[in-house]
Amino acid sequence: MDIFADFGERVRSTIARLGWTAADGTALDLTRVVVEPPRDAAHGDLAVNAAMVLAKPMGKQPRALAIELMGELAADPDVAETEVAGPGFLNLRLSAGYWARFLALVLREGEAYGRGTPGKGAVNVEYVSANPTGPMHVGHCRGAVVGDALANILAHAGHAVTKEYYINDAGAQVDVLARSAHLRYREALGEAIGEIPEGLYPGDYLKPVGEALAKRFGASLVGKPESEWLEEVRRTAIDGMMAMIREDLAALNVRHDVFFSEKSLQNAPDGDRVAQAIDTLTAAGLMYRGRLEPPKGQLPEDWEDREQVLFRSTQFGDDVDRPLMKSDGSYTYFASDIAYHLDKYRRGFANQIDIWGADHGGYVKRMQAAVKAISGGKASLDVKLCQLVKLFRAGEPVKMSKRSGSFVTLREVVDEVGVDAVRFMMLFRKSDAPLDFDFQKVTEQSKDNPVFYVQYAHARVHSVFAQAREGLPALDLSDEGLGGADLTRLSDAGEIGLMKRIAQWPRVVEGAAESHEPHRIAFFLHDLASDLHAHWNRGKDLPQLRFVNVDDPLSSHARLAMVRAVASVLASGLAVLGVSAPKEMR
RNA sequence: GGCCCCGUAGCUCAGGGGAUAGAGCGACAGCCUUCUAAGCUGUUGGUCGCAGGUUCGAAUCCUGCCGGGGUCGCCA
Repeated sequence: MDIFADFGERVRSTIARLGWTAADGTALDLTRVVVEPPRDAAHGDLAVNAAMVLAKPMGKQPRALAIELMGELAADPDVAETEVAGPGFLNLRLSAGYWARFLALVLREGEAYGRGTPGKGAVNVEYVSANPTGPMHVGHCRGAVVGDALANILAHAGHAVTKEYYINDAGAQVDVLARSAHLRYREALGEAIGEIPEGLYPGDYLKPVGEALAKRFGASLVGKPESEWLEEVRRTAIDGMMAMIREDLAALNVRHDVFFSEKSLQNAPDGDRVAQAIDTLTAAGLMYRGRLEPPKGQLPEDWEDREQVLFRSTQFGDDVDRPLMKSDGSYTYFASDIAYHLDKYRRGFANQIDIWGADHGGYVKRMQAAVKAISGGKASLDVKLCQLVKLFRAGEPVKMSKRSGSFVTLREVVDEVGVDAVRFMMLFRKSDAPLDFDFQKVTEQSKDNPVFYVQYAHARVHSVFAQAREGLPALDLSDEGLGGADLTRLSDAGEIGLMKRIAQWPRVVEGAAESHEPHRIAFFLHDLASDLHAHWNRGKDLPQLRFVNVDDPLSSHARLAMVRAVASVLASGLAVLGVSAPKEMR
């Protein structure tokens, strides 16, 4: 049930009935005709822009068209008031009967209210993809939550979504990991290893890996050349790190459908997938031998000017063509990534989304170029860049240093403030804007803390129902019973306001899904909670507006129905964000 | 220097073709001596960085500047 879509249809069929055509007699393009909530509540419940959009193609005055349209729509029994305003808006106010039917429908749909129709196509969302070289730190947090919530939103909107994690287990970093683990292995055997040398990972989290290696191999890997143990140790270390990362993700309430190994690309059953991807590009005439200009700005120390094989990414909007092979003959990371995205495309994902940290921004164009190139223009990639999170404690910045190993892990944050606070706060800002996160603020029980404010709104509804059961035991508070209340009694501006907010839920979901902007859900929930709290507070001075009035069971019944719908939308929204909807606050 | 993101009220930020640009915090002024659980109501406050352009209409789209951040072959 989407009242804006409903009236959008009514407007379009009215235009057809009126026989409106373009000035030259051809059919009108109605794609820009929309029915929206007006910015100002004084303008009514729905705003129709048809007259303004169609005035030019029809060669008529917008206000005259609006008046003509108004004449028809005023006859609609669901429309209570009409007016033409401003440059040619047609404003509609809906009848009490329409609102009553709407609310009953929302109650009947329950958690399904706001879901898009299924069958919108497959989308692959790749996020986190942290290197398997250590525990997740707080910097990974935002991308993890944004990606997870976005995937949920897309699923809610009707897409078939796959959540994916790309394991970077093929580069030089995992060799460093293996050497670090080998050192811990010797340590586990009783050797004094002293300080961890520069260039290796110093963290204690590798000790269990060392112990596991000691248990499995005894002393058999000691004193052997690296070539004899590297692969085995590397595999064990990566498995250990990924197990740790999965636990971290689980603590954040993040679960991926697919963990895709970079290494598996080169060792695929059907051969080297990276080579195949490059062959695909070569066959398309997109590879050539050439030279690159040295990069502007700081010149790399070991820059060598050489002729190499380049991918013509500029043909797809990139700034310069890109090498896919290093000078030692191995593939660049980009080459693997192309093969990976090609794999995603072959698995049926023409619609791909990657969530990256903002420091990878320079990589976006080439990856999008590659996706276009390997799919013959049939696939597209959207990259959401997440800006930094700055940590504070009671207003004071939290110092972090990677060198000293004093960086804050994801687990520490979740353990201290809880998943709900972490997830909601990470989503309570546009992802491309920096975000301040204050450990103290996000656990405060006050209206200044958005997490609390929204969850409390949900809990408050349950508190209202507890009181209703006590004060008005005769009322049927089941969903059917509430749907059968006399909902036309809802006429106060605050009540209508709440229903109008509820009515926006489907379009908010759709908008967030289409724009790939999960924060819209969080802000909507905050607005809805705010409406509820505000209306509640009005009952303080005006007892006749209270949700539960023992003197007025009929109005109470209707209000309880409305409040149930509010809670239902809050619960749906929070569920999509992966945040719990508590029945009471403690 | 190239590219990307950002610039909206004193502060933190929404709004991203539509009407008189919003919210929270702050500030100011009341209420709150009790009910519906962690306050409430009101007031204040903006040249939407600047200048052009597109449009019936621009905070929103385009171009160019200014300012802040990020990034710039073989790190992933």
